[in-house]
Amino acid sequence: MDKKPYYITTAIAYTSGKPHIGNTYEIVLADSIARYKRAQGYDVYFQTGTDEHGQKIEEKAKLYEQSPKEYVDGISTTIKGIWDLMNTSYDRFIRTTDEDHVAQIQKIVKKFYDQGDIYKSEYEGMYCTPCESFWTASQLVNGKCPDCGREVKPAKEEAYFFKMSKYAPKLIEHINTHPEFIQPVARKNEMMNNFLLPGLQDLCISRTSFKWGIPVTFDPKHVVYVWLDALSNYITGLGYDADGNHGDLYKKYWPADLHLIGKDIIRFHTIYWPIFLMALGEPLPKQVFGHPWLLQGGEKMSKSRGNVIYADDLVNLFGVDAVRYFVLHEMPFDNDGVITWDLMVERTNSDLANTLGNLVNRTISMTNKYFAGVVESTGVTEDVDADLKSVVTGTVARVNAKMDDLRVADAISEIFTLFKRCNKYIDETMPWALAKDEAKSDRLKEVLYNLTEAITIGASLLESFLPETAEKIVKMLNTQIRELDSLDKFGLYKSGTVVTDAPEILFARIDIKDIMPKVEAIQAAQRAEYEEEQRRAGVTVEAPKKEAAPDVHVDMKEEIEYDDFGKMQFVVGEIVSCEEVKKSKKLLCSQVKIGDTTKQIVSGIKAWYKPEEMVGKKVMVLLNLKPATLAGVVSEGMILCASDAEGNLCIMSPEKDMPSGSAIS
RNA sequence: CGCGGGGUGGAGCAGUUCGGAAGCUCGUCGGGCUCAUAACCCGAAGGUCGCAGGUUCAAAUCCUGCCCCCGCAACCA
Repeated sequence: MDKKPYYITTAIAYTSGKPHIGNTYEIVLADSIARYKRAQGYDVYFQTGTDEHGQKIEEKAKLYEQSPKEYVDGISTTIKGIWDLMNTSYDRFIRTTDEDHVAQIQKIVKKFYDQGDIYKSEYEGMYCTPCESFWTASQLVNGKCPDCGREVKPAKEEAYFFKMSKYAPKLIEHINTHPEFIQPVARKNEMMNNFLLPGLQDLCISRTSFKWGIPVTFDPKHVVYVWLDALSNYITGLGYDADGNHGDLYKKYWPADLHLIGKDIIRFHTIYWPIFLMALGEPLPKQVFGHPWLLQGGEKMSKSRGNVIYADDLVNLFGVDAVRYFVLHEMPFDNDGVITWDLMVERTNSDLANTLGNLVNRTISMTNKYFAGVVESTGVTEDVDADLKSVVTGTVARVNAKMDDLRVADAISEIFTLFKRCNKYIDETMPWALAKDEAKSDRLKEVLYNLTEAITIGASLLESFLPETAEKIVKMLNTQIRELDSLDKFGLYKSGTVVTDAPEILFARIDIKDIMPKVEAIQAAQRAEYEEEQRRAGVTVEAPKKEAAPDVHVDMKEEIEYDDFGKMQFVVGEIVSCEEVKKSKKLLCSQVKIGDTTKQIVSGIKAWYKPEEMVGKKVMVLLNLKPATLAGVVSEGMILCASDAEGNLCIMSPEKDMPSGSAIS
């Protein structure tokens, strides 16, 4: 019988730095699904890899005085190392610098061009290098990138654009007729309402402002922009060929069954990627699952604070399977999950050490103590056995059901329900009491056999999630992992088998007090590394945050002439009246008396000032600013404010009372 | 009235599709047991299910209004 193919992918990781535990979650999740599908009898192909082009990488490489290729070789190796450390079973680790990938991207772009799907135009805007994003002037926050708050520079460049609108109706149709395409379903509405229904903008797919990318063959000063490059890995990795000479893997596995990605890039995977595929005339992936994020509790992860949690640090302290267990079990299906060192310790202790590890340990210990390690079925059953067996043999069906819906966390919970039932069974049967009565020896044997069998079944179910632990358990029980489709049968453990006489502690209990000094050492190392990087970048490193707010670093803008200053007309204004702009969240609209005239000025200060407290204030106004319309209301100037590092605003007022209309210079 | 998610015992969550005893994990307290990794098993306390109305024999669940939090998006002059 031919096995059914199943193709699963993760997003490829961007090689701008070492991935943290949140990024690592995705590969572990994909791995557990891939392993489970294999166990269910599918012929699985599992692909992951690294996304290695772009301006950010070009600049990062320069920082380390390396060529871009040398730099990405290093990071890609690090990432692959972490994936391997997490014991993930991918079939191919693709890199966007791989020759086969590069060749196909070039062919794909050419094909789009020949088909008339892309056209040359000009891209204009403010560019934020770290975010690799263009912003329109109105999107900037205090003249800086709205995402990261860093400096942006004006940029304008020739670029090729893809005619997204051409395929939009077909995509809308596809999404409507395939409700399973975007998961979780809540995301579907977001895509439809925000992007598809209002009308898709054409997507820029090439750049000339940097070199580190795949060159466009018919216009060599262009390189392919990162999204077209990155998304295509899903087909180039299988041997897709734009000329139609596809490799066997492509014929067998495409279309993909599941693209597993973070919720932040759903748009690219459910809009642009399907449209590219339509343009290529290829079938669309069956499902895109945008998983939630794993967040560091309370505050954002940032290197400068030294609180980023990395997979390898976790593995060093807790072991691979404890980390796999945490990320898989702690993540809800569609809400963000939280990770802290405390939670990590708690989960390890309560589930892995107490429930599972201790169960295995006490079962093997008793077998050794009472029967020199021999596990024997005697057929002496009692009523209590029935419930144990029914829970144990019913688990596989429940796990299957959860996995069909990609509810991995729930699937694992089902398995732990089995182990908890075993612990309860020990209390119900009280083996230590049976041991005191020679006449009950056969009953005791049966009880220990039932436990051993139940644990074997549980370990077999665990194999996809905690492969190392599952293997350790069956090895100690001197048996093997069992096939998934036999796990509804109780009693396959070979009677008379001898278990190990030296049970290993699977998961040691951990005291948070022992962990914290190590965590602090890790954090200190992280801060040092961050400072080193900043030093290389030529940025003055701020002192670490103390109780008092640190001085903010002030970047001086380009020097200006006195005449430039003279162009701006600052005056004192008096707020005559003020009201909220109804259709907005942040805007107040003020009537400002300036000498003998009154101007209407809109300001984004609703969060800090109430309309009534504005009235009567004397403020500093930039008078001769070109009027603009905000939220449908005309604004004829600007009320000046100071803003702190958090973006809190404070109106600038004259220190002594001055009449409205007074000039400020 | 931009789009969407959320508000359930101390913490973290399920339950809301299609009304019908308020459930899970952790923590706390009490008890049991001693095979085991201070573990395991049992029990208890603790919730006006964001607020206010409405429909109904019955509402966490359906309807109406409102208040908070969080994403995205923007309008931060």
